[in-house]
Amino acid sequence: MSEQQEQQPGLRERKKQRTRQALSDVAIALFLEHGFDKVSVADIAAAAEVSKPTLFRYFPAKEDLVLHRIADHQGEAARVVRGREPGQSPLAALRAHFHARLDARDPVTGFSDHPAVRAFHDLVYGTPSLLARTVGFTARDEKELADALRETGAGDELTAWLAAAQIVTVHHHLALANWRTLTSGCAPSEALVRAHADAERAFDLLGAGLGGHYG
Amino acid sequence: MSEQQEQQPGLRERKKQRTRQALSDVAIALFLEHGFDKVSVADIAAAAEVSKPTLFRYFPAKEDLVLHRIADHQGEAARVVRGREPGQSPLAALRAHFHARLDARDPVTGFSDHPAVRAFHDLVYGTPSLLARTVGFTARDEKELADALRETGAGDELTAWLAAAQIVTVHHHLALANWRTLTSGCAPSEALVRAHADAERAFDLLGAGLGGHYG
DNA sequence: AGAAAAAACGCAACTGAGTAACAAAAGTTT
DNA sequence: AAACTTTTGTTACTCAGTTGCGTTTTTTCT
Repeated sequence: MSEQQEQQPGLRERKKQRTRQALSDVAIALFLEHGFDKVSVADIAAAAEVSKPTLFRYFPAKEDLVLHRIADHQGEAARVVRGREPGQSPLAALRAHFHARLDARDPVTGFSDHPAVRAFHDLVYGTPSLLARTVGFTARDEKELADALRETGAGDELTAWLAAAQIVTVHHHLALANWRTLTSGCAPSEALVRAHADAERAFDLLGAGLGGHYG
Repeated sequence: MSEQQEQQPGLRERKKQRTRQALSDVAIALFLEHGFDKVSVADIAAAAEVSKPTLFRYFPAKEDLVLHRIADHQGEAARVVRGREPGQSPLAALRAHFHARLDARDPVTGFSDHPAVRAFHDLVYGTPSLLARTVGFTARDEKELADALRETGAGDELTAWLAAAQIVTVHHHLALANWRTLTSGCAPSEALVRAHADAERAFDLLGAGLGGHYG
């Protein structure tokens, strides 16, 4: 007689999602206000009204309260390569995708007009322990991209692996460059055209190699 | 009337060096025997016969007891580029240098016949917290190499920065590949020729770009 | 609906990394 | 040898992360 027939996620699951979200939101708000190192996990747990062990059941480390948002983008590069148009090269697909994300102001590009997102970037890039924790994520990203590239059959094992590493590195540095441009006080409109230009040159370099400049 | 006139380092400095060395040696020995996470800093301090605060006066973090050896190689890539023969390109210098280090069985190449060095690599590459701590080192390495490349005048700011990132990344993955080859049970003599071949292909790729395979 | 099983939670106590304060013991200088 | 500076040990602390256990809540089974 109850009307809860067509809802896949049960009550328990919904509560968990809400607790997780609340935990992350409360944590990031506190981090942005006082700094990552000045806020203890006990503070966060208290503010979110859960116990400390519960907090760690949701997030394995303090850093993950911030980084799970980035973690959600895991394997994006691999998906882009796998889902590219027939006849399009992997590199062309990645290039087009990055430009598109840039125009959409996607936080993963390091670019944003929104002060809140900028503050979030300041937090991540400005906190060494957060930066260090990203390694694990990029490593998995790299591995997935390497798998995707290997599936194209265009290169051997080592080549795919190295290519994946180079692509991920360039992505990361492009985002970093955009963040630096913005935090140095550059106007967003001007920063955006520069970001596109930088991306063009970066992908050109990736495709043509370092030989033209340093070889 | 004493004969200690031509020794720059005083007694105090010598003791400090010895303490530092003893601390690192004892720590690595314990880590190799029981694993990084199973040994506490208190154990290390006790074994080296110093107090815990003293240990942290020598090494800012537990990880640095292991990684200071790697840290000593800081800026090697930048030095190679700056010290290259006249007329030699940066990439050619780095390629030659890597092959040379490989033949010298330098630990930084990830290659070694010595079981002790191999065990050391197993420790570093097999412990996430150690791997995470290398980020800071590679970041500085990257920055120095970028400076060195910029000095060649062959590329703009962004290009130098991206090139440095790519080179450091490739170095790291080459070392990783060598380690994997060896730990998978490959005979050192065979692994060495493969290491040289891999390095050749990696630097070729670096010079010619990904365009040939994925562009 | 009601009982039993499973999952999630809170509490309290614990380990281990890293730090602060202060006093004791060096080494260095005159 | 006395005065000064640097390094060290002791004690006690903060904070991240874990463990054991009893309790509550949700789901599932009948």
